[in-house]
Amino acid sequence: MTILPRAFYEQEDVVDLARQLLGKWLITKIDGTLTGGMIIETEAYKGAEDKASHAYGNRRTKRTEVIFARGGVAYVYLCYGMHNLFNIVTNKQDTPHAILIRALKPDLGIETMQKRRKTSHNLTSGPGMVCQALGITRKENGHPLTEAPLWIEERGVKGQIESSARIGISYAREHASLPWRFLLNFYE
DNA sequence: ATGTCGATTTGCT
DNA sequence: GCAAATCGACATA
Repeated sequence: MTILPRAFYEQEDVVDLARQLLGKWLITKIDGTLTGGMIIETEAYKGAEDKASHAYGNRRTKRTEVIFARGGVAYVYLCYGMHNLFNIVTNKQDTPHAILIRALKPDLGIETMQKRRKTSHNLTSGPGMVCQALGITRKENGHPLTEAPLWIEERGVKGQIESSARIGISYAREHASLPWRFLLNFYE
């Protein structure tokens, strides 16, 4: 298991990168406790040219600023007034591409994740749940993903990849049907 | 200053 | 299947 280097996130093709992230491990270490699991669902957001992206048309605001950073940092924002959503910023400085992590196969620190989620099932099967289970909040916005308390590891997992349209972005009109959501069918 | 709305989750019908 | 919960960002004035 090795922590993914900065260069991984600086690749130019955000859609392909969303595919590559499947099978990687998202991990947090908070108060000495490891929590996390394998990434099994992602969505690519292609910045300036993507109506579904917060950075569509290179829109720079206080919230979107971190998406314009050099690839390899976290973009965490509040959705529907109550859920933190975790994204990975990619590409070079000033190219605001990002990848939403929608689901994990939970593995590390199950008990802690159950406690945070206040349930023993469906621990990390949606973007809001992933953040709640791993303890990711807007405090982690801008955090480099190459170091604690929040990072991503390669563990050599392979599987079959499936793609479909992105979720919850009907407002993005013609961009809503692009097959930029990816799911991993893995083998135990 | 004010109004609209969201990259969701949950629980109830 | 449907709607409430809940608040900050953003747009408009």
